[in-house]
Amino acid sequence: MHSDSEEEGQGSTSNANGPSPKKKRKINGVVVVNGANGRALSNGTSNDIKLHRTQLPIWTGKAALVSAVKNNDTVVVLGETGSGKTTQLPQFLHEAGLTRDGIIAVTQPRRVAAISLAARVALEQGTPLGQLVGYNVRFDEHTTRNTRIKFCTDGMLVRELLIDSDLDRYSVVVVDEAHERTLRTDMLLGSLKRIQRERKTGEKRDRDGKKMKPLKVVVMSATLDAERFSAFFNRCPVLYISGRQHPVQICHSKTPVEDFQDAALRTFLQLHLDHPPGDVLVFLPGQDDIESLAKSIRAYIPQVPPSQQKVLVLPLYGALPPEQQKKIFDPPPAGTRKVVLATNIAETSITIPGIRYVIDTGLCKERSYHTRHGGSGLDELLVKPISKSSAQQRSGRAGREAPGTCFRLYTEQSYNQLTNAPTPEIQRCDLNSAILDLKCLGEDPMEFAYMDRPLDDSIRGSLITLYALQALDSQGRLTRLGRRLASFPLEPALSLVVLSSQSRACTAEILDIVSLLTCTAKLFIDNADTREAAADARKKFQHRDGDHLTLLNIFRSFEDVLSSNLSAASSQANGGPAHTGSRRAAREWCKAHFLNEKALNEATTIRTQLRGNCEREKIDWKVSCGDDAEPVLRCLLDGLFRKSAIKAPDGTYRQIGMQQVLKIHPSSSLVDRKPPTIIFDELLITSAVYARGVSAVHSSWLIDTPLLNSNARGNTTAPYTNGHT
DNA sequence: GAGCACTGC
Repeated sequence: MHSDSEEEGQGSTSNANGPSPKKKRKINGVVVVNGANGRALSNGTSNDIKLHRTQLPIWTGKAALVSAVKNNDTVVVLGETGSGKTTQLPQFLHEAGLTRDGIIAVTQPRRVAAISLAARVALEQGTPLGQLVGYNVRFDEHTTRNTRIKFCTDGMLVRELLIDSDLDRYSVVVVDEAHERTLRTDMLLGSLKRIQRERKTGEKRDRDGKKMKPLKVVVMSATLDAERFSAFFNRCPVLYISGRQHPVQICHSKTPVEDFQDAALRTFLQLHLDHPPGDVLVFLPGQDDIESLAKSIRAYIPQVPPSQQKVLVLPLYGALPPEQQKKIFDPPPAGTRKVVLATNIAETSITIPGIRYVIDTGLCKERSYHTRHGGSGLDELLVKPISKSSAQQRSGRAGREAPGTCFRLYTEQSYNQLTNAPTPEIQRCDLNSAILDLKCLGEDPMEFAYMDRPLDDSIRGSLITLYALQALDSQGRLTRLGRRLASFPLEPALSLVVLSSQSRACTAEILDIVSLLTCTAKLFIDNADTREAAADARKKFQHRDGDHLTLLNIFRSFEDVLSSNLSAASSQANGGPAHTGSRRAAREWCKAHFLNEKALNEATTIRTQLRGNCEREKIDWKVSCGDDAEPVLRCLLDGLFRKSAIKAPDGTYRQIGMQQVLKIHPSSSLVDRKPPTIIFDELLITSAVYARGVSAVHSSWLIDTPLLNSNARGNTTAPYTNGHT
């Protein structure tokens, strides 16, 4: 997959969106660098590389950038797409001597970006990857003692904070793509502010009792919110770097659009018939919309003149199997126009070559989190208007290779009414992990320096949940258990499931299940055509106690296929490496059962990591309960008791501790059986309130959970809810 | 009776 590094620019569109370049020049009046469209990235000799570097728009601003960083604690760099900010700034700072007493960390929201940027910068420095320039992402680290420029995911630096709360080893932290405002970015920004203060005032000393070197922070953003970052960091200077983006002509619709599907179809057909060659990217909110628009385009194409019937329609969304995702990178056959129908995935994560036209519905699906009194909340997936910065991001996708056009299926007036930036993730998600991390950092979650503060109810809900999990005591202080929970790369409830598997002697089973539960790739490959066949093929894995044990069956079967074919393959006389036969067999097996091999491989990697965590916590991960389901279900309940429900006479369920009415999601194996008592992984509001990832538990087990067996635990009015530690 | 996108010692 193509990874993005400098992608998040708003682009120098020719429309009137955003501040004009002239206005930008005035931002705190620091530095302006003008870029021109130039050569493509070179990968060749060191001379080529040098030439490439010096032709980047950022190059002429080198001295100004370096002196701004030297003379200020914090600098905000507003850099457009293609300015070279992410690759060049760390090198400038290194070459200017800022790595003499510490490492430069450059954080990214995505791992692929961190890895590919490190590779690029290592190449430019002429050093092997992992030496002077390295990276650190989950499951993969390439650094040595000599590493001076380290690319990492923002999540990884947060984990490092938990070990070294002053980031002692670092002289500079560059927070890249800060405008994306991931949960981890916001955790970092608040923590960096604290560290800067502590290091500067000398209220914290290093190991030798000496005053620590100040920490430089560079916040890099691509959009309109630079001023807000500046305000957050005591009105620090903002530097602007122009990009290397082709102009994009913006066309707004003249009247409000009633049916975006219909409008997208009409716009595409008109564009296709009237406009010169060039591929088209259509942004739609979700998979359903994509599939239905694909259908209508294919249905309409036979009605256009025969000479213009060559159209290749390609869907693109996260749940799409990888081999189908890859199709978008192939150039279309000669004379064929490619039209990619994509979700938000094409806004940041994947760059599609050849795009000259963008059609933007102005909509996206956004996950939001509703905290319920008592703590455990619900997720909601809603179609919402995008923000101005998303709109600019989307239109910029048309101008990456040549001048382009963007058709917005909303009026200019609607555009003007959009919010500047999307709601930061910290205001849209469950905060249990984040609040536990803050507690480990010694922060008071009610007083933390949030750039955008979550709702107090959301913070309190997490405090209540952490208290029920016994991660906090009745005074809201971090317990020893709490610190252990935070040491796992899991949400606290699942960490507790793992810890409790020790006393219930089923750690092997629990690690299998938790690994599959938390892997990011989708396990089940489904689409409308294969749905029935898929359900049929997977029936044999179904466990009567529900989805968690079904996952265990799948993981075990997958491993049986791998190991049984391993011996067959290694006995072959002339075969390749012994594992290729079993890999091939596993691939076939996955295909036959409509399972995603990538998810199972990812789960295997996660399980290896969790086994390491267990070893550090002195938990024997080999202990197994065999085929006995009871200990496994009881462990799950130990952590998920806040997500349990009891069946009402009408067949719906009531969540325990809250009055929430819910149904079992149709994808669950228990949707028809409807056991009296269930636990579940998540609550999602779509067309109804659905519990997903459901297992049956025995009603009598509930008595042993903190929810019911104590007045204090799980009580929504626990004493710490005023937020003081 | 149904699935936006990322990510972690």
